Amino acid sequence: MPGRTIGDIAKRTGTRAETIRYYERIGLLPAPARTGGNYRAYDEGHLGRLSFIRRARDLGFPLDAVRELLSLADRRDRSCAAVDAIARQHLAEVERKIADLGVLRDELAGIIGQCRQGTIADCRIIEALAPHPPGGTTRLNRPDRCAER
Amino acid sequence: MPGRTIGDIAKRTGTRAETIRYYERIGLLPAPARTGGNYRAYDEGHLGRLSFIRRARDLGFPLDAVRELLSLADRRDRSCAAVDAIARQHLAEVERKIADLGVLRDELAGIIGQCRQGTIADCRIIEALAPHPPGGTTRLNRPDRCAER
DNA sequence: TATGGACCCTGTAGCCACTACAGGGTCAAC
DNA sequence: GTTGACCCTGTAGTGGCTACAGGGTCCATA
Repeated sequence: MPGRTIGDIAKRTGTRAETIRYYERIGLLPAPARTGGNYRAYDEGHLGRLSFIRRARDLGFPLDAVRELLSLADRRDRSCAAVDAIARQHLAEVERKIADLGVLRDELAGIIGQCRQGTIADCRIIEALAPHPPGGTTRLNRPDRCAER
Repeated sequence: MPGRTIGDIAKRTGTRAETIRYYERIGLLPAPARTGGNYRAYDEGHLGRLSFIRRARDLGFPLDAVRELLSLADRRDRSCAAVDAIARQHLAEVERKIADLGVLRDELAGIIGQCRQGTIADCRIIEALAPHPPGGTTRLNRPDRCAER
């Protein structure tokens, strides 16, 4: 047989077959040859490229960045400054997210720590979310019928 | 005029009008009365509920959790154990994300630190992504035409 | 030779939480 | 009466897949 099946490279790279077809559809992975029965037949080049995509994704690079990294990887004589820039930008993004989530965690932990396990009426968590009622009892307006589908 | 416009409560809560209409569509915010010109006319209850949603979202609660929190907030005599559970679950999720991103950050930083700003051919970042070529030159298979729209 | 089951194919729709139009209507000020 | 800011509905798009539905292919076994 003249190549690997999609299930084979899926197993080898830890990627689902649907995802591989998706990568082909969006032009990230080149369309492979087909067998007589219309099965995709991948070669080593595909396997390498898919591994690359997979590792980049595991490192959290968005697909656009992966696309750029792939096209940069092909120009072996060029400077890798562009590669460095993409990676640094992603690192900065990851660090920003960590910082944001840290703030969130502290806020949440602070709110939860105040909960005395009483009734909802004096629950600190609800209180932290509800707009502090000036008159004492601001009713939250709830939907009478759910508009879902 | 018999109520606030959508633009008004949008401004007051820092939510976009489209988002408010979206919340109405999915049954999170009750449909308000309408004016003669078919404009939505919100009351204080709506404003309170939207503020609640907004704060919960700012704390990162997914909409399903917000929905539950809202329905719990209405039963003032019940125990707030369920509220506490939702909040703790969310906190755990946030902490998990922080941990995951921390691992990612360290990996990225390690890779980037090795970049010597030379050519792509010996770029450590590309090397970290590419499958270590056994024969020396494994070409990454790139798509000849991009299948995009 | 029949058949079962594991795999493969295409195409479409769904997930989350919005966001961005297109194509129109309303309202108040000038 | 006309401008411009707002409002309406409905649909489609975002990222990165994932999950079908409804079929076809391939190979081993009975």
